[in-house]
Order: sequence, then C-alpha cells, then structure tokens
Amino acid sequence: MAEQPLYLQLRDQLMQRISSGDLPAGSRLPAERVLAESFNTTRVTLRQALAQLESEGTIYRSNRRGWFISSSRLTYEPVNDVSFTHYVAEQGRVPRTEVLGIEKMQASISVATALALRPGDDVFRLRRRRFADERLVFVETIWLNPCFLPSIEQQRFESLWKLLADKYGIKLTRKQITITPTALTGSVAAALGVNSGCPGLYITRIGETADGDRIEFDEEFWLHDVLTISVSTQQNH
Amino acid sequence: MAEQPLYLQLRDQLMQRISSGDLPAGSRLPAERVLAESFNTTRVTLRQALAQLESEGTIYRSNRRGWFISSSRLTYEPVNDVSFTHYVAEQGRVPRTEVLGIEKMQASISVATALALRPGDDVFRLRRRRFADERLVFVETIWLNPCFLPSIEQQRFESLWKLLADKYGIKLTRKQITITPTALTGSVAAALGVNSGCPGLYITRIGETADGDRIEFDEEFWLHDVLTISVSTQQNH
DNA sequence: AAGTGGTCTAGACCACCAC
DNA sequence: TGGTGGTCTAGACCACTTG
Repeated sequence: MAEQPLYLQLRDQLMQRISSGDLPAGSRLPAERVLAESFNTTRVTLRQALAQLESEGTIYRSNRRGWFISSSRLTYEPVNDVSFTHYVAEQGRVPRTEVLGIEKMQASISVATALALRPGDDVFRLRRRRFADERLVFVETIWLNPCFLPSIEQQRFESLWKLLADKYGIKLTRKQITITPTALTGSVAAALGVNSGCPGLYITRIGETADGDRIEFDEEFWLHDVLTISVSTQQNH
Repeated sequence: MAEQPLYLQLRDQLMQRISSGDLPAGSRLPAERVLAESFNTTRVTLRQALAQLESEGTIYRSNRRGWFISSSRLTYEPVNDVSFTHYVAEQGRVPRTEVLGIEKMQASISVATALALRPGDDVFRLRRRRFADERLVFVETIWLNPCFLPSIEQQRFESLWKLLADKYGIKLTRKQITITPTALTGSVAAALGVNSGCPGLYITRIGETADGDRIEFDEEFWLHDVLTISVSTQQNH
C-alpha cells in the first residue's frame, strides 16, 4: 500500500473539517500562509491540496479575497426549465439576474445557422449574469431573432421568459442542447471573476415555438461546481 | 491593458504550435525540462501553462509517459445511444471495450432505489473500461437487476446492448439521466490512469424496458476533454 | 497600510517507464 | 539505467482587496 502524497493527506484533513461542520458552507478558510504553517508545509504544497478541493467542487475562490466553502449544487434541467428565477427559488435559494447589456449585431455564421437566418442579418445580443445566494453561477449570451420580437430593444430583460410570455405570447421549447466541459478563460473567466483555466461547462440551446420558429440561441458558461444537470425524458401519453 | 502572466503567454505559444499543425493530434510534447529551458523559465511555471491546456482539453497526460495532443471530442447522446461500439465507429473512431469483471453484490440504498429493489437484494455489478482510438475515455459500473436477467453471470459483456437484445429480447430506454462535473479521484482516477483531481464528468442513467421494468443502473466517469454531450428532444408524432 | 492570493525562482529527491 | 513526470522546499515580489 503506497502512502498518499502529502497534498492528498492535507486535502483529506481539510475535507474532514469541512464535512464535520467545523467549517460551514459559505464561510472562509484561514489564509493560505496560516494553513501552510499549521500543516507544517509550504504554500505551494498547500495550494495543491486547495486545488484538489476546488476541482472536486468542495471549495471555491473569490478574486483575491480567499477560499470559501461551497454550497450544495443546483439541479438544472436544460430541457424543461422555463425560468432561472423560478427553479432556483424552488430549490430554496435566492436568485438574482444582472443584465450586462443588449446590442444590435450582425449574425455570425454559427448564430445565423442556429436561428435559421442568413449571416449578416440583424440579431440582438443580450448578455446577463446569474447569481444564486449572491454567488455568481453562470454568464450567458442570448441571441434573439428580431423577426418575431418587434421593438425588443426597449424592454427589460431580468426575466426573458416572462417578457416573451406577457408581451409576445410566446412559449419556448428547448432544442438541440449541447453540453461541453471546458475551461473558463479570457473575458468569460473575467466576467465570472475566476482565474483563467478554472473548469466550467459550456451549454448551448435553441429556443423554438411549437410552430418551429427559432426565437433565441442561448450560450451559457457555468462554473463547474455549482450544478448537477438532470435530463428527464418526457413520457408520451 | 495589463500584461498577461507568463504562464498564459506560454500557453498561447504552445497553443499556436499545436493549432498550426506543428504538433499534430496524438503526438507527444517535448519533455517538461526541455520546454521550460526553451522558454527560459522553470518547470513550475511551465507546468502551470500545461495545466491550462489540459483543463481546456487541448492536451492530456498519460501516466508518467508525457503530454500528448488531444483528438477532437466524441459526441455522446446519453438519451438515445444504444451502443458505445456503434456510435464511436459512426464518428470514424475505433472503439474498444475492456471488461474488468462481474460480481454478485448486495444492493446499496442508492442502487436499490434506482432499480426499484430493496437494499440487500442481489444485484450484479459489471465494470468496464471504454477506449476510443486506444485512448481510455471512461470507466463505468453497471448494476444489473437479476430479476429480469436469468444466468446473466455466465455471459460475455463486451456489448451489453447486443446481449440484452439477442439473449433476453430486451430493448432499453434511458431514464433519469444526471450529469455532474466532478474531479476524478481515488480508484476511479487510478482506473483511468490520471492524476487525482483531474476534472471529469459523472453520468448516471437508468435503463428501462417499455413496460417500465428497471433493468440496469449505469454510472460512468468520463474524462472531461473527450466528449461533447448532445441532447436531442424527441418529437411526438 | 496591512493582509490576501497570484505568480515565479532554482533548486531537490522520488517513483515509474522504456530501453 | 537513464529519462520522465510527480512531489516538495524556502523563499521572493506583485496586484488587489479590505479596513
């Protein structure tokens, strides 16, 4: 039986203190230098242990403020969900949405394909950030098809689902969902406030009406440790 | 405009050499010490750059043999797929399955729940490893319900789909699929030949007959960089 | 201003794999 | 047996956040 490397032993000790309730969800870990000294090792090795716990989703870091204990994961149903606000609240968490902006753009090839338009056609790009219990959980870019959404640029976008239903009488179903494990880098990492290379999920969806009109194309970048995806296949009655 | 940290500059330079075709898919990177010297830095910093590329899925490591360029991702449809062998071949790759063993076990609470049995009931545990182009891509544990599978332990398990169809006349549909980003640790990391803490996906599924008989409960641990998940929602006709 | 995490250096020894 | 990656040390300076 080979002995475990030191950083995995440190991981186990920290994990035990967390699961014992010594360090409750949301609280901050002691400073790296303090932890390193208390374990009688260097910061480099301690940080290996922290990186383990981070990739397992047990802890996360916030800017340069320190390390925090993660809450339990959100359950996300990309096929059936109607509203982030709704399903987050249903799970006993406090949702918040931040609209970063909406702009008129010309469709790229990939966006045009998703919305059944031609490249260069007008589309609207909406960008938002989503929080659960004040922790940022994902950023999204939504490409809206203006053919079905007159004067869309003058609206408010905290709840797109409600806007589509109330103002346009549209109820979406989700098609062509893809889920790709990826690293968060560049402007996405910056918008999420994480370091480049932090693991994440890239999720895309197309929103259609029952008639097959392509209303929106959604691109989401999630932090890896905040969600479990659930796909329940519908029964035909 | 802040200058990028060195390890991200190194990442970009390596990325350029990879995407230019200088380093083709499947080939090995030069040794860490060689790369560090060629970039005029230390191994620690160079390894930060390699960790970035690894988390992005651009490169991967194999035991202590070195770093290799990744191939493109497999597309995986957990809802509709019938056979790993079939859909891997369909994507122009060479599948291989390795059976690690089958044992009679007593159902744990979670397994019993998934298979609609009582804890302690007999179940069979089948463990396999799956390869694409000779790269290990996931390990799985399949819990089989013996009520519907007489003398299952005497069979061969390279293709479970074929076995169920030919011998038992069973065609499965997939229910209650969950997908959780996780870290690969312990015996799972060892079986996959990766370091503890490597990012991965944990996917579970329940296989039912059209009559609702729970035949199997499937737990898969995938390497994060080898797949894109696609969920196509069926149309009702 | 003090403290935090982020980055980086220049070494070292070990375990494992391929030759 | 030689070379690889895996692990670890004992420092250092910087950028940012918080009080």
